[in-house]
Amino acid sequence: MFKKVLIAEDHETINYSIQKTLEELEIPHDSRNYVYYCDDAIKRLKKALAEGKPYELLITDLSFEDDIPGQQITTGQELIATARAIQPDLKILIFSIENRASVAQSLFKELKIDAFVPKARRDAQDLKLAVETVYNGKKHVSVNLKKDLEQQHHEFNEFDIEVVSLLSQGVLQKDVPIYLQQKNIKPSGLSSVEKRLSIIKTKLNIFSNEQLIAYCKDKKII
Amino acid sequence: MFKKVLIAEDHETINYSIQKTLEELEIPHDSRNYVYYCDDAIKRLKKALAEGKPYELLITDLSFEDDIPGQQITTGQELIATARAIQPDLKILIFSIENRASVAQSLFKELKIDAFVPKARRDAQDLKLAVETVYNGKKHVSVNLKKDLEQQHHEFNEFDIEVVSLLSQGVLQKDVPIYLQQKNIKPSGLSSVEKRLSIIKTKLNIFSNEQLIAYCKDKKII
DNA sequence: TAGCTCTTTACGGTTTCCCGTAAAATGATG
DNA sequence: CATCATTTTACGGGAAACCGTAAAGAGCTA
Repeated sequence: MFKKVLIAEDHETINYSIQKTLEELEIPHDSRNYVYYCDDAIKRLKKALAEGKPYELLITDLSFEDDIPGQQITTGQELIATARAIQPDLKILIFSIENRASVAQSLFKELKIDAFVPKARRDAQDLKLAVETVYNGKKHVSVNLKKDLEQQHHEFNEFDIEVVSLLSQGVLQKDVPIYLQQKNIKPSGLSSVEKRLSIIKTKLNIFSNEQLIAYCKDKKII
Repeated sequence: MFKKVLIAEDHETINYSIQKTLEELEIPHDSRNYVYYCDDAIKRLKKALAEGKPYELLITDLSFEDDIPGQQITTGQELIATARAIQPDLKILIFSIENRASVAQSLFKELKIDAFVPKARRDAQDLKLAVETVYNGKKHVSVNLKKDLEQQHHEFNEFDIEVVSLLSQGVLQKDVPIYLQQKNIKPSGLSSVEKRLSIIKTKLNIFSNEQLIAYCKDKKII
């Protein structure tokens, strides 16, 4: 079993629970470290690597409260990306309230994570199994993930997100080009914005900008 | 200290954590009961009351997975309302991921809860203190709640929510009256819809329907 | 550079939204 | 029932969104 594990999770109670689960896996207490801030996690990873005793597994949440200003890293996604840059062979397990298969899938693809366990019923067993599976060199995709089987799908690119985001902030569609130019985003014509929105809505079977914003909020695209 | 406590929380790991916290409060193990479904909570409450040994405190989450169909009650809000109907003197503590003061406040007002503890950093201590405070007959409002201090505010009534909800579902503004009539909602004219939306947007300093939908999604109004 | 394709932008007509005004309906009061 | 106040609806003009078409531009190949 793993000899050195780092847990990044800002919720104290959940931290307790992970401890308890790891105890059951007989990972000794002094080989586990718990941090409440992403920045601390990175410090630990660097230090351990420098000392020649790198961590083997990182268990992390996705969202962290930013209750103390001035933190470099404030999300699990950034933490994972940074951790991977420092130590490419590190195994990474996400333990999060997020439970949609589509979201998990994109994390496997984009961040090359090794396991995704949603906080849910029976999540302790789930977590235990996940750690074991990852230890055996395999990926673990939890069975508790909700498969949102929308046949229609659209992959939002940077441009799409920018436009939708501007709309959600109250920028009128006709004024979007102005903001796009300010940000030096390549197609900035109003026609391009209109066409793109039209394509997205058609693909997703969406009838209005309002519904599109609701969709993007639900999917955490914005 | 409390002699009989019921915990309704579908996340196994968090259930563990609450156990640990209650242990520290020296609430004996055999006087605590843990359930994973709202319906089970109600059954327990009724049974205990019938046996003349009613629960004194209910600790519950707000959101529950509906992984098993056919449950009567699926949210913490419903659970609390039902519990209060059965046993008015029951103390109720919400332990939830929700951390906005405005949301907590409305729960105190509408459901007459006794304590609200958000899952956050130091939530174990927070929970402990909350239980003690409630035991002493007082209300506990966690310090960890985020005060969303928007000077502008608008109280969304049933009509507002219906309209915004329809828009978010892709109904064109001009067609909203049709749906309102179908639901026998009182003002159904297009002008009324327009006027109401205009008032809301002015109050909230919002410039477009898109931004309004984003706002409502963020505030969990829809 | 000519020729081709693909992307981006410009333009115009139709629909929808927005907002002010006024008429109609509703309701309370004496 | 008459009067007044409030709510709801109707209407109309200007702004914005929508959508198709076509022109302009960018990139590639020969």
